[in-house]
Amino acid sequence: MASLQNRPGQGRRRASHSMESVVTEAVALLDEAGEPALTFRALAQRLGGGVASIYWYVANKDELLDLATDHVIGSILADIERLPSSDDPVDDLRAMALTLFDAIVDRPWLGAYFMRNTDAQSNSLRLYEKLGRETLRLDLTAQQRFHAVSAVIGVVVGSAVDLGQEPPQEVLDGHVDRDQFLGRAAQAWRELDPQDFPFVHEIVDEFDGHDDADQFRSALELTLAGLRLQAGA
Amino acid sequence: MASLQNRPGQGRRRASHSMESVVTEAVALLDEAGEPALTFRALAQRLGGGVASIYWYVANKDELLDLATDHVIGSILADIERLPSSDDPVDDLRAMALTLFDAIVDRPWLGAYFMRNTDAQSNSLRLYEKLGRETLRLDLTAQQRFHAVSAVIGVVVGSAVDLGQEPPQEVLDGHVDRDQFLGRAAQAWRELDPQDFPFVHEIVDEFDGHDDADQFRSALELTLAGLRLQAGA
DNA sequence: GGCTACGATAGAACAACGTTCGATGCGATG
DNA sequence: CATCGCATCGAACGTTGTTCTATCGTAGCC
Repeated sequence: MASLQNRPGQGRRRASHSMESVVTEAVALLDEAGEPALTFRALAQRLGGGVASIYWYVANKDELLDLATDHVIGSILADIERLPSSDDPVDDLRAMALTLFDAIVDRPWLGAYFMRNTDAQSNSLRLYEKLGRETLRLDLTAQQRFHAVSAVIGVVVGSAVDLGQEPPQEVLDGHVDRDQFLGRAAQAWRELDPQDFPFVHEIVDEFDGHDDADQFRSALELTLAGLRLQAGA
Repeated sequence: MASLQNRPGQGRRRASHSMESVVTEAVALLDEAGEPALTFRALAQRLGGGVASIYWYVANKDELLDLATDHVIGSILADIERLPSSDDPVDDLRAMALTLFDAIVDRPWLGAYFMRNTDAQSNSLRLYEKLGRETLRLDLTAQQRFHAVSAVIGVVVGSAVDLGQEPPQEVLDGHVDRDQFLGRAAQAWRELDPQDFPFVHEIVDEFDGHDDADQFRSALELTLAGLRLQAGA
């Protein structure tokens, strides 16, 4: 598949890409400014070629996103396979989920496309298998194992979606940082009637300046605790 | 705010909308065919008016989506407030989460915009409060309560995102129904090497023809079990 | 009753996007 | 040297969100 490297002779007339370079640059664009930044025109400019050329490698933008997603999941999978294995499958499951979460923190756009299509995303399937294998070490029915992995992935995706929300323009512009933004929302909450919103008042200090990672870890811990209970350990 | 109703006299020259009608029709479009169906032109045609008129009511599409989301969350909130209250806060939390899930099954597009912006979505905040109030009846710290509600919402959103994925074209066209589609994916999984994918083989029969609601209920149950444990009950 | 101010409407235009078309370059093969 | 097919690209198309500008129609005033 398009193995020849660049050999522009002289006067850069035509560009010659490769599947690799297309996907890599696509990921780079996504990393820089999320999904809106990945346009065929921006990608073509980066590759030093024409817009239509990209369509020789991918059928459409959806496929491009699938390939980009699968590509980075490949490296996440490598991270996860590098993790030490313990004698407690739940501990291992937690470690994997945390690794996954960290990767999504670095690439918030991942959340939206994660696990969308295990056909086109073969690394997703491998990741799914890797997580699931831990449940084989637990005393569960097949259905419980299926649901357990779905639940863990659900927790990750649920947190990832939060992370993936494009922050408001002022934060992107750098005029306001995340803590200020959170603080401003918290302040609005504090001004609500405590009679009508007792819970919001109870937790507003926790919300103000909270850490997304803590939030994720807690949610994961609840699920894992439930899983441990289910496995009767 | 634009209270006058239509009174076209004769010869429908100009249309007169209202905030209500704009949001209602926007929701109708979303319900019919998801986010891609909600375009300003389609909405204008439905309202019998011009495209630019809509901008008198909303600043941009994001705001329109926020309003539409908040509108339907309002009716979900009403459903939830109609639920009977028991003496077990965890049971009540489960009932609320299930009601929420059912609503998202009916409106898969909701998943993507749910809880995106509690400023513009005041019903989201009320829903958040409603869920959180149950945790006030549990023996938890403020931080645990904050995390507990986030976790429950995370489970819902995690499942909702799955549901929200636009099914492939052939399913939308009605050429292939969901079970056939699932079955085909399952078949592909069955053809994988069992040595490389023991877990996938273990659960492929569960995956084939599985019910999303079951999957959600199981994930929720794990989180709630963990929560009960945490509350020491 | 005319006049005005303003709330509300709308058509046309713009820029950006995904996608398609047709033509063209270029290296390998005969 | 001619041919073939992989790979490339500029230009164009249709659709989208959004803005500009012009206009209508009614409530309120002199």
